[in-house]
Amino acid sequence: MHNLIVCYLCPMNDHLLKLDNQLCFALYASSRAIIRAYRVHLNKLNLTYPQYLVMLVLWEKDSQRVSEIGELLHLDSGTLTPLLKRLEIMEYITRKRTAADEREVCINLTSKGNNLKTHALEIPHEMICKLGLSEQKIAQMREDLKENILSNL
Amino acid sequence: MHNLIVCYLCPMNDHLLKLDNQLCFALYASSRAIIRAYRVHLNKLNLTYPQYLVMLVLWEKDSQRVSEIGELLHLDSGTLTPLLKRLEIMEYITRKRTAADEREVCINLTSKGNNLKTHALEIPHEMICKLGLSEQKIAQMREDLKENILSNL
DNA sequence: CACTATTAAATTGTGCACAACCTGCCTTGT
DNA sequence: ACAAGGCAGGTTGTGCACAATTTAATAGTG
Repeated sequence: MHNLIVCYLCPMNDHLLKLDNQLCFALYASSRAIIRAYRVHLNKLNLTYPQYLVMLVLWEKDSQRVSEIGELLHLDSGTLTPLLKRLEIMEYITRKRTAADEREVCINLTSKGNNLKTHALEIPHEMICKLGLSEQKIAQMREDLKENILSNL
Repeated sequence: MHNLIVCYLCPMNDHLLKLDNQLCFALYASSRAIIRAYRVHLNKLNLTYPQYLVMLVLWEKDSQRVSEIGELLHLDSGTLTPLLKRLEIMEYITRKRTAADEREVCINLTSKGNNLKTHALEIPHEMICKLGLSEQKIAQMREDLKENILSNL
C-alpha cells in the first residue's frame, strides 16, 4: 500500500501505464493466444471457441435454458441467440420454447451434438501438451484466476 | 505426467471437459471481466479497451508504424486499420504514409491525444483498488501469464 | 378481472478479432 | 531497365461481445 501511494504521487507514476506492467493486457493477450491455439483443433469439429464452450456446458448437463447457459458463460442473449442459431443450423442442438413458460427457450443436444463429445475429448489433452505445463501449474493458474479476478469483479 | 496418461485412458477422462477445470475458460472469462471493469473508466475518455491499448503504446513511444503497434499488441491490420481510423476521427492520432517508403503508415499522437494521458494516469490506480489485490499478487499473476502462456504459444 | 410490472429472449447497432484476399510500393536479380 | 517476388497496409466477410431497445409472455396488484 505504501508503494501505491508513493507511485500515485511521485513523477514515476506513469510506469503503471506501460503495457508490460499491465495485468489486464497479459490476460487479454493470453486469452487470445490460447484460443488461437484451440482454433486448429476446433476447426476439425467446425466449432468456434464460444460455440465449443456452449457444447461443454451442454455435455455436462443437457437441456438447459438460454439464460442458464448465459449465466455459466457470463454471456447475454445478444451473444447467445445468434450463436445458438448457428449451432442449430449445424444440427448440434435444438431450440424450442418450453410449454410451461413460453418465454423460455430450452436448448437440447441432438445425437449428432452428443457424438461430437467423443472427438472433443482429445482436445484438452492436446492443449495441455501444446502448453507444455504440468497439470499442477495449470491448476494453480486456473484457481488463481478464479480466486483473485473472477470472484472480485 | 502419470496422471495425464491415466486420465487419457480411463473412463473418467471427461473431467477435463468440465468448464470448471479449463484454464482457457478462466482466462477468457477473466479477460472479459477485467475489461468490463475498465469500461466505466474508459467511457470517460471515449475509448474502448483496444483503443486504450493503442494509446498506451503511443504514450510510451510516439510515432510508430501500424505494424509495430500490431506486433506489440498481437493485432493485424484487419483489426488495427479501422480502429486507427476511429482514433483519427476523434483527433487523438494522425495517420500518414512515410515519405521514405510509401507502403508504411506512421501513427502520431495529436496534442489532444497527448493530453489524454493525464486523465489516463488515474485508471491503473483505480483498477488496482477495484481488484483489491496487492501489487505483489498482481505482478506475480502477470509474470505467470507471460512466462507460462505467452512465451509458450 | 384488468392493468401494471417483470421477465426471457430476440433484435439492432457498434466495435473488435481474424481469415482470406487485394493493391500498390519497393527490392532483387538479371 | 524491368519483370518477379515480397511486403505494408487496406478490404471484405464472418462471428463474437455488449449496450440499448423491443417483443411477447407471465406474475403480481388493486
